[in-house]
Amino acid sequence: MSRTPGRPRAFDRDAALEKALREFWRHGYEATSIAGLTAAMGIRPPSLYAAFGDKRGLFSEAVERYQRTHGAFTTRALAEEPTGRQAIERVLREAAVNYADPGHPPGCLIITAVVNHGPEAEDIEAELRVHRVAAKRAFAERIEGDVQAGRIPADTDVEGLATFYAATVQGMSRQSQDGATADELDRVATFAMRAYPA
Amino acid sequence: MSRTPGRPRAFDRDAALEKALREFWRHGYEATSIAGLTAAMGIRPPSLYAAFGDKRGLFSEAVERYQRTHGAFTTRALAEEPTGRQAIERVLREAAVNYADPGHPPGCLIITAVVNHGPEAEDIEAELRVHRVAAKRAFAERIEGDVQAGRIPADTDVEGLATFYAATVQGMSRQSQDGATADELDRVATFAMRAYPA
DNA sequence: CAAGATTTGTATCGACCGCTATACAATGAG
DNA sequence: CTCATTGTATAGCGGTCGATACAAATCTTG
Repeated sequence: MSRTPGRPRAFDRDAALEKALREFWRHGYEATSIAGLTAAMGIRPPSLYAAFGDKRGLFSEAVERYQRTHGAFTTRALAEEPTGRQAIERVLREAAVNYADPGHPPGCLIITAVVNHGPEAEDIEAELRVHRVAAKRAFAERIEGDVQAGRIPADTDVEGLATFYAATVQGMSRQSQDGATADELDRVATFAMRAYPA
Repeated sequence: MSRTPGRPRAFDRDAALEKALREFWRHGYEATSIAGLTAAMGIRPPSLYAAFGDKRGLFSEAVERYQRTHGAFTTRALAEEPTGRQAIERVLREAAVNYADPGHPPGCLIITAVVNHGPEAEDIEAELRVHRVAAKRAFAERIEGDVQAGRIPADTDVEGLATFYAATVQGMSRQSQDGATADELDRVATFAMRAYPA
């Protein structure tokens, strides 16, 4: 076993990626500058480009890391709960706590990081949209499961209900950016669950 | 009666403002450049600065115009409907049609135009937030009216319900940016109204 | 030790940003 | 007509953008 030749990297790549992730999370993709990134990461531009390629590549890695860490609660809740209703309620309750956590920027990176952008960032918007439509699709599949199991009426508007909860989560994200607390978001979740079919 | 001295303006100020409004609506404040604005407005930078001051002033005028035109349905619905439930339902139904109207950019300018921004645009974010909290406040007042009139339970969580509908509207705005149609947004509105207290 | 590979900091590149100085064109007042 | 006033067009200001050329520094290997 031998280490790679050449001068070793002087910074922690994962720690630097987490710093970059939070910059993108707080300011969004385009409004985050290389200068802001390097300042937050504690490195100089050549180190950033050597380790992550370019700004676009760094952002994609940040998204990947977000999905694996801060945003993983959604996938877990949808996979672990026994019913669609319980799965969606858990997503909403955990989103309430997570989005308003003062330990990191408010809201959800996937929802908020690429809202305002110029013409050259449309592929990045599309990259995040893939995750959003996948989440909505997962909602629909769990709701459909409740229909198939006879837990909710057979004539339930599954797609409409999934869109409603996708919109609820996105609205909670925006509310947290306007200063809503975890308690306020939890009460939003409570009202949203009243829409779930009996 | 005499006209103002000097060379008359060669473009329609209102028409140019509407063009600028749509640029800000589609790309957001920071991602909209002076070059993009002047191209859309059909004028050159000196004409823009002479007529509107600077980019910030032009944006504020665009917001004012938006509130008076595309976004006026919210104020109207909240003022004209007899009950809080009817007022909020009308806001949601009209938002569904408006946000997905292919005749202009999707969603709501007030909600979407300043999401991603650098440190120097925080006052503009605050300017829009004022409008958002005012709308949420108006929701709460109409709901409180239903409580006072005995139409809904006295122990209703008025603030929580107002936050829920504010989040719903904001979620509908984001959904429209992801391609949701007016029909899909109307079904979101239908589910959201199931949360309204009996 | 020397040679080769890789990272580092410095110092910048060309492009675009918001904005404007300046010259010229088009109007009303005299 | 002349002159003052205002709008328009060209061109370019200083600054920041994302991205890099370069050479010194630091590692493995022989």
